[in-house]
Amino acid sequence: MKKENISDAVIRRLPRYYRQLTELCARGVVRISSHSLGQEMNITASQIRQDLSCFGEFGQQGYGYNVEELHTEIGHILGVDNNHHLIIIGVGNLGHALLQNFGFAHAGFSVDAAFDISPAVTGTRVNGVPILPMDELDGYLKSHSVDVVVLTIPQAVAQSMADHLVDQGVRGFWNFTNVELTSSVPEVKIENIHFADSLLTLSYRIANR
Amino acid sequence: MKKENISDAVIRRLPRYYRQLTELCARGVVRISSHSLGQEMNITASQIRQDLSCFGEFGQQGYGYNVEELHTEIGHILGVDNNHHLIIIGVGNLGHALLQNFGFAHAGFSVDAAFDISPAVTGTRVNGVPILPMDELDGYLKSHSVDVVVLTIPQAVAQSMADHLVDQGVRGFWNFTNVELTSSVPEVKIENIHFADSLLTLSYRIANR
DNA sequence: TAGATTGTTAATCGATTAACAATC
DNA sequence: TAGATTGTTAATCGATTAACAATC
Repeated sequence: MKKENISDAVIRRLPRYYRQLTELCARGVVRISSHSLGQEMNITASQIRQDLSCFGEFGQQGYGYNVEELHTEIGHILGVDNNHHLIIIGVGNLGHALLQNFGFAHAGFSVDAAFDISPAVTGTRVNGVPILPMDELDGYLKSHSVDVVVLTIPQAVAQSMADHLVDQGVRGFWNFTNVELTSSVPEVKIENIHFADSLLTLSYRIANR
Repeated sequence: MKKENISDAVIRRLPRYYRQLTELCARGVVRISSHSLGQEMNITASQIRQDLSCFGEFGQQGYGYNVEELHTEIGHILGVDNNHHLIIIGVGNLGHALLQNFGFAHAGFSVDAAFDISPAVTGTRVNGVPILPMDELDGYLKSHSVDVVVLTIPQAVAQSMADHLVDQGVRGFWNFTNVELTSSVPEVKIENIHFADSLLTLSYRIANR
């Protein structure tokens, strides 16, 4: 175990390993070698062993890896058993879609509340989650621990909202707005879902086939 | 211009350049050097010049780049002026959110139709786009040119739907389901939005701060 | 002209792949 | 034991950064 400098590339492969192992569990596969796992995922056995060796020794010579055990270990590395707390800011179509359909629990997050400016939705619940008015946000943050804020608000207000939230102590953002959020506070972690970038990448590829 | 082997890393930076240049245009900035652009985007001037040189020579020694011109050029490279045609399959919360809010036109896509199994939504329009019943899908594909299909359907049916669509000639997918779609047809391009992977990455980072 | 900045070649750095001794 | 497969070290490959001649 040499847990210092894990590259971004490795970190971004972890969820894929986790996903594949979930599927292998479901299929009832008990053990798997780096070679067969690589075949299923279309990556080299070397890379899998190299990646895993960043976090520990999970296999056994001559045997391979126990699927369930490796699944648990990677889940642990990803922090799915940390019970992180999350709130959603902006209950428009997208915020609503996430509340309704996304399996936050599978990623180890509990969705404690959502906030919106529109009185049409505040006071209601979506999928059991209370929608609160925006002016209760600061009070909420003072009295609750919030690990991640999901930003599903209009672009125009994204950076100022983020700045405000960082001031209030928020250190994790799942950003769905099409802006590059920045923060001078180094512990702040921002993960972006840039729909537009993704579609433009696809556009490039179909245009330059 | 040496347009052969553009790496994935370069392609994925193009939309970010495009986005930044859009903003610079809006700010009224006329010219910019690779150095200043790099400062704004937090990447090196070398990388910018290296990236751009994959596609042509857009700058001028001693001057830098004309913002508007470079914006147009990169848009062209990304194919935003190709008027690609797109349909959405699955008008649940997420499909609905995309129809309602996402600026497909800015990426050069026109959304021609959406499909769903539920009679509760078929026959209606969302944001001007007609929602058609699923059994009209094959007929539609025979009579219309479709460059990209957006998959906002349940995981369980994603791969079989994709297989079917590939059989019908579809070659581009914007996949929102949490599965790794595969196709044996090499021209098929798949771009994934893996919400769960993204959130797990964030989970890792806040857990290992 | 002098200063600035490009496009490109060369150097460096990091990530992926291959090889192999250790060992179950 | 013999075969299989690990974790890790070394080799290769590719991507990023630095340097610089060309030139606006």
